[in-house]
Amino acid sequence: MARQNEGNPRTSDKTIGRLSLYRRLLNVLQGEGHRHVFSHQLAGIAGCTAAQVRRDLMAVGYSGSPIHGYEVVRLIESIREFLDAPGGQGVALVGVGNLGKAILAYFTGRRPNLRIVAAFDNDAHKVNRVIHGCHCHAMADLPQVVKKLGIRLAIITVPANAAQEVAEGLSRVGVRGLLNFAPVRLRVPPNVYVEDIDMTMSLEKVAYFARLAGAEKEGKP
Amino acid sequence: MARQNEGNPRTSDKTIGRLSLYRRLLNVLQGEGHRHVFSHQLAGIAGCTAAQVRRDLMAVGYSGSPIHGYEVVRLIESIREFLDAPGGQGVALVGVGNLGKAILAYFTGRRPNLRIVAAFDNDAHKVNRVIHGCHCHAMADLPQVVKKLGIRLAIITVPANAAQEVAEGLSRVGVRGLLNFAPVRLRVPPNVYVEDIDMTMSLEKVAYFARLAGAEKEGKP
DNA sequence: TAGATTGTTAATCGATTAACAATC
DNA sequence: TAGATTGTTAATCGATTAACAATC
Repeated sequence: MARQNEGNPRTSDKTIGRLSLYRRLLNVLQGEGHRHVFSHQLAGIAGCTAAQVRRDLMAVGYSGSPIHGYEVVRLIESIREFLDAPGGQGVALVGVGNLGKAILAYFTGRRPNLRIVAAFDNDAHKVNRVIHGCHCHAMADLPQVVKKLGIRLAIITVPANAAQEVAEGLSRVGVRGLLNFAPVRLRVPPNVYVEDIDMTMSLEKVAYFARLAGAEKEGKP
Repeated sequence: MARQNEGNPRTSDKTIGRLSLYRRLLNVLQGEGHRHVFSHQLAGIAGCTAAQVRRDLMAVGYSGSPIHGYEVVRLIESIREFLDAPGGQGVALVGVGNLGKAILAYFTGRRPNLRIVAAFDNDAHKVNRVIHGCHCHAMADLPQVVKKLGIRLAIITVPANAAQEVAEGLSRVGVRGLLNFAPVRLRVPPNVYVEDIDMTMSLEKVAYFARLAGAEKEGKP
């Protein structure tokens, strides 16, 4: 599915995801005026175990104290240093349909470090217009724009039958990470990381397990 | 994170997800006129191993043949019987913002068995209007509508600060499965299954691993 | 000091992969 | 029959959990 982290200290896919979650939770805590936080507090709001939080945080290289736990400000800063690229990374969005537009709106102003700096679509009605603060280019201009802006990340929100071609085009011009919403498995070079968000699969999982839970409740095996 | 399948035959979360994927791929194969398929063919397009496909398919209780592999039509039917609720399940969507509207459009006509039958929002401009073919109700009417339509599944696309309250309201009126797009961990009763789609976390993961891949390529440890 | 929490190692758990006899 | 593929069991792998000495 997704390419494994081949770096030496073996920081797993799941740990990276949780670090992103912890940071968001820490920002909320900071807003509420908390100076320090213990692993079990973070675990409580993140929905995992305290041991897991401690192990995850070891990866970022900032140690807590047995008395105060972790200093919120410094922990946020450490996670930032660990996760973020210095100077930020621009993101391209390909496919400005309903979903693409919603995602443009969603990410606008959310993480300044990961800003969608260019959108692409084939539809002449969208090309050269600004949508949720983002300029929409023609697909034909993708190579030039991506190269010019030094874009290395992209979000794919095109229909399923166009996704593979888009992924190949992006890989060719230097994009190294794809967030794919199209319901197909993308075949990309080994140096490109793909993360899939498959809404249909997720909803079907919910339907299955909700039904299972219902059946259990009514006393079935 | 998500509630474990506590049923006896131990059909894992991941297997259920892959079955959903296999079904979609099989539908494409069927459209292309394929009558039979081997585990390694399915594995090739699904991006996993043949052994994994065979093990997953054991769960649905339909056996293939060493000569022809699996019969596409019957396999689709077997997966359908295993995954789907007989008669279909209605889904509620709560929060008709940009993302909610995009999801309404996305699921319209996609899986007839999982149809969004009601949407809810607080905004008076949306209430009592039909959006992407779905009637939008006032939040205050949620309990009555959910009970009347017998809805057991819901998609949450409200802002983060409203999500917990919405989840509790849904749990109270009989909803047993939630697909949550709000970037918070929901606290729900143990008989409610929650699946999270966290777009910010996913994008941050892509950014991290893309950067890692780039660093490796340039010869760093 | 006593005590709760930390970093870190060992034990457990579950899922993936490999292997192989059974089968058509 | 010979051969590729199947269902199924055993081995491997990785992540989670439990345990515990070190620490402030």
